[in-house]
Amino acid sequence: MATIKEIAKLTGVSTATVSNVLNGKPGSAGEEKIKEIKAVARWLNYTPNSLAKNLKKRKTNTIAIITEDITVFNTPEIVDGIESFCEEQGYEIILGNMRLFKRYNNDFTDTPRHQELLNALVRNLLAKQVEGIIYVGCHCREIQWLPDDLSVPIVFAYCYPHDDIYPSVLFDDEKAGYDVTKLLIDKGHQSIGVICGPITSYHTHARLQGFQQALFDHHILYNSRNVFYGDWERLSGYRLSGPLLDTGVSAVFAFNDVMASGVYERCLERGLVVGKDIALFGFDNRDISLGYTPPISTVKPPLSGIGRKCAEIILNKIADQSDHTDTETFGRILLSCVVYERKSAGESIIQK
Amino acid sequence: MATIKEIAKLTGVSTATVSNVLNGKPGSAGEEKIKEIKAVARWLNYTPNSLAKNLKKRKTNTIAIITEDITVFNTPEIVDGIESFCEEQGYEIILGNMRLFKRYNNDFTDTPRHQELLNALVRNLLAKQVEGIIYVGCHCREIQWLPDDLSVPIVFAYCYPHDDIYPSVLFDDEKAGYDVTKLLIDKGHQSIGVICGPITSYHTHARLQGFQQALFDHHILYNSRNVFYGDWERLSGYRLSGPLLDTGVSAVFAFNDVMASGVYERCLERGLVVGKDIALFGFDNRDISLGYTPPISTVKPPLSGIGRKCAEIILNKIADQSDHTDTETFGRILLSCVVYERKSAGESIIQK
DNA sequence: CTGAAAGCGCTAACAG
DNA sequence: CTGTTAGCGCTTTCAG
Repeated sequence: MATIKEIAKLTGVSTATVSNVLNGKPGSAGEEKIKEIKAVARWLNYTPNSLAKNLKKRKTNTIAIITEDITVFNTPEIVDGIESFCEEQGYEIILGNMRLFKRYNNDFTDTPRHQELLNALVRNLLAKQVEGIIYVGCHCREIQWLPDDLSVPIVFAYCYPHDDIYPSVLFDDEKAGYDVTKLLIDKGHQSIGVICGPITSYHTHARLQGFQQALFDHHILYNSRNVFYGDWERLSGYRLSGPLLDTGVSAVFAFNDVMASGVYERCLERGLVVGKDIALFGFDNRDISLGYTPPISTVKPPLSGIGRKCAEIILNKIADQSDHTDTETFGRILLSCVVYERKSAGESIIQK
Repeated sequence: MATIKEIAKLTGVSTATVSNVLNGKPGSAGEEKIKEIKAVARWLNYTPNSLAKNLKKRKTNTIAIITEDITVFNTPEIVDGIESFCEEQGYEIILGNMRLFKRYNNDFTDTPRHQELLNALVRNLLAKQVEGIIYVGCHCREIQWLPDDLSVPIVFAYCYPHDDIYPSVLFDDEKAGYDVTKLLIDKGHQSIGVICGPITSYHTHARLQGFQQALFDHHILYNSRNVFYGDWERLSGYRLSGPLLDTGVSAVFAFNDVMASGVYERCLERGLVVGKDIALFGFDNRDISLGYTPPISTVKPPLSGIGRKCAEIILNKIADQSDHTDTETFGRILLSCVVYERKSAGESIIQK
């Protein structure tokens, strides 16, 4: 690896001059010399050493992303959002993937091992002199872990810290629940069944809240008998839709697309035409929602937007640190989802 | 940020001693002193600066992953494989995502802009003193780009370089094509329809090759009228399966799950029971393959394995560089896929 | 306009 | 066992 020193020797100037020229500082050398230095640099295939550069400048222009598991479906999109924003701002990112899913087989109830893993990762990242950290969760939930001590700003994506002591960016589950429900009500549905996720899930709770609000606002009684709790898997959607359809609901809102596919299956089996005899909504905008005719209506979470927002917050905090103008961003920021109404939502049934 | 120097001052020893103690070098100081130094380090919340450390050691123990686009479905799994191997070997990774899909909307025919992007990324990574690079493609194809000049080893995952001048790890499309076909033949199918991807695709070519081989080995004529070329999308599977089913095939092999879902749709429409009246195979093991009853048989590519293998190769090359024992690994390495036979493949039809 | 000198935080000889 | 010394490759005053 060629260094600045060699270039200096070859061109008969000092390392300082080479550095200045290569960094485009105006008036660092005569026009001739500048050309020569650049030529030699290219000739030696000079690559600056950013370790040395950053060490000297005491600034890395880098933030860290910690992902709980990059293989979980929504994570890459969030990472992508962070990257796109950072790129625009001239910041680099370094990614630390905990691989929780792979490692613990989806059991990450903030175990001691998990904590140790995380602490080690944070130490490592801090050692690399990152200026901020974005923690990307697999699904929205409270993160128990609190860093041993954190010398840089942190923000949480798709999850939130205990007591909201650090800022977090989530999508607005409640609003999405409300919007879907309102849409169905506006189409004339008075009796809407729900297949939630597990009762302990933040998503379940928030979406159901939105559902209930919408009913209330339209003076429709909330019938908890029409609300079932699944486990996000297809089979649970299938199973639970049996009793649910028996109740005579005219629409079903499943809290994810995978369970919605199970509902679809059940409808097929019963000879119910989705989008005609029954309206169906899912959530997440996954591939499978397009796997049927008619396709399943769904809700697209603003994953990329969450990433961008997190990046924005963290970069602001970093900038503030130098300015001493601490913009106290904290608490949860909720971003709106987009409702994808597809054929499965059916026509309005009011005229019927 | 506390430094080694401060600790040295506070404990009245030299920085060298602090460094030695903190790195656990045996016999660096008296027992008392060791305790004291460690205590002070903790007290100051000392975090080593890896920039300085790596600069000094002239070794980073880090390799780079360049992904064409982390949001493309198979990429995260490959990255995960690389990470798991590197972790075991005490290597760190740094990820550079080109975001080709997002940026160019899936048109990445190795344009000049793409090349410039890549060159910039490589320069950046090299500046960070990575010791090797793994390039992860979105889909198997020849990568035209050749690095301006590369001072570290490189290996390609899920794609291969022009003229195979660098090693690459792919999965064995041909074998997978063969295996699926043989499985269907063994069940008694003599007339098997195929819905390929685009004619220009490496995957299409290789899988079809396997298909043809299997027919040949079982003395079955290859009827190119039963082979249609889709575009990987669901609609093409649906459209093409019309004429394909008209030919009276008893089995359909679609080259991905998404097109297979289109075929499924068509079967439903025609009242053909998948897994009974017709056998169906997809490829990729995507969510959607489980979205039907019976579920679609498919092929799972060894994504994580590809990642691990790439990591192994690159780490070997890095080790070799210091030993001067260049294990000339090059050419393509093919890893086997796993065939997931599900109900859609049907029973054997021989007895019928 | 140019360069000498100092030093970012750390490690690796080598002496004592 | 401990400390001194000499940098890793780069940037940045500051004096010429």
